[in-house]
Amino acid sequence: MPKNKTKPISTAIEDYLKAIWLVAQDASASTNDLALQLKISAPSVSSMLGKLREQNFVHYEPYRGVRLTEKGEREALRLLRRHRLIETFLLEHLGYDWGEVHEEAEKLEHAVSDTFTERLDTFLGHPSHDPHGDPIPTLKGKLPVTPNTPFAELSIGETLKIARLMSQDKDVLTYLKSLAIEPSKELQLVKREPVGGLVHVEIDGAETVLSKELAMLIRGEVIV
Amino acid sequence: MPKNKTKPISTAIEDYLKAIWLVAQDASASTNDLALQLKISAPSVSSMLGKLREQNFVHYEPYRGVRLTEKGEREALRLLRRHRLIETFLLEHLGYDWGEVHEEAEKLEHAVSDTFTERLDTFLGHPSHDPHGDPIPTLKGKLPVTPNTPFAELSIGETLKIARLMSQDKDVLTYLKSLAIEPSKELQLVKREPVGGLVHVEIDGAETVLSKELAMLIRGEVIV
DNA sequence: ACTTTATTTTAGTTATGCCTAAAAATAAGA
DNA sequence: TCTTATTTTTAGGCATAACTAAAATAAAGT
Repeated sequence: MPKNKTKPISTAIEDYLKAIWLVAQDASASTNDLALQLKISAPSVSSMLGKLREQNFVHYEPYRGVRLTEKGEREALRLLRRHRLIETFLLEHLGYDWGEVHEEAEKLEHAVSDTFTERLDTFLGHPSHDPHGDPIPTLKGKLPVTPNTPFAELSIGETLKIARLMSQDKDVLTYLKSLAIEPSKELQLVKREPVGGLVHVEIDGAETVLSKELAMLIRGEVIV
Repeated sequence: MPKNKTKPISTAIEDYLKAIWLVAQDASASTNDLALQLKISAPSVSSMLGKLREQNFVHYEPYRGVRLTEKGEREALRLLRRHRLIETFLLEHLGYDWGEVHEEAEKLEHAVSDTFTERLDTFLGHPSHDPHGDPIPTLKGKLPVTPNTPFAELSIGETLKIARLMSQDKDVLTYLKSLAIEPSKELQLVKREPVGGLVHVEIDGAETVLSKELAMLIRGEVIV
């Protein structure tokens, strides 16, 4: 009779898996990147990576970086699903604003069961994307494909149908909202300044200016 | 400059405070009672009680039992408020049944912020009691007074307006529900068997029999 | 190639919060 | 009261997951 001990997944492990996914999707992440992302010291990360490998959540050779195994990615996406459904609930039904949502979801995602998650999914009407426009992984761990062209890459005169805003910073999000820049809106590139990369844009008939950095965060689909 | 270290309240501490409150409200609880309630060994409880005393959550002299301080009770009631609001949400909006609710709420109550709790309270319409009929502590830590006479103590012919069912056991709750015994219903004591304490009751015009133990769990107000 | 710098790992601590086994205090029964 | 039984505490461990300091490895610069 083999041991076959399936250890429970701690919230620490969940956070590591999510961090690896965020930092390196399917590529490979460095110890330092993870330490930064998790706000934890590099030695702590290093030692945890050993444990994650032992439990087959990651491929990891010392000094050579980490990447998620299939098992690890499954868990990361399961957590991401919980996170984004919870965010959707907080924003749409409890009156949270951008600034408050993240921290709360970060705690709750570790506490809810699969049952809760699926009931919440039903309650919310099975959304495919959260209010940021980020895709919500399905129960089977598939990510709905999402138009992802950065606004910054358009040519003069082109228009982007906004799908998502790739930031979780409160100030960024509320600033964009104050300009009416939100998922499903259409944004046209009017002019690009020759130095500094500022872009002039038109939305809802009004014109404003965006920095290059901001323009990189706005993603969506180029339309005719 | 004094240290003045206000340590964060761990989920373990929250569970102990809740357990002490449940076991001994304002009276004093024994180490063993708590070990039973928390499903933790007595030595573990003993050592934790020392820590709780150091942080002024409890009054505790070795061998002489524990009771909550004002500070401890405030925390216990804050947790209880979260618990009961969460249960209400799960039962009324996510389609949970009696059996599933407890476990989920037990985890979530440690994860939600005060902000979440108050937004949820608003979402739910500021309920004073949860669907069990248990009173929900207010933000200020007051417990709404609740009619609390056990059905078992009525005299023949008297009727109880049910306010709460003092059990968190799935089977008990669903059994009572199958007999239409729920908060706000009226239950009349028809007859008491001379041996064994079985009671014959009438509810919604139908008659059934309840054990003495069950009759103790049904609480409410005697009406004319 | 070699030296400096940066990254990563090892070694050794710490704090929580649980456990079992054994000792001490209290409570109960003859 | 004195002995037995129960309850509670002390003693000593273990697992998780963080930390700092120092050593090892890898990367970059000249």
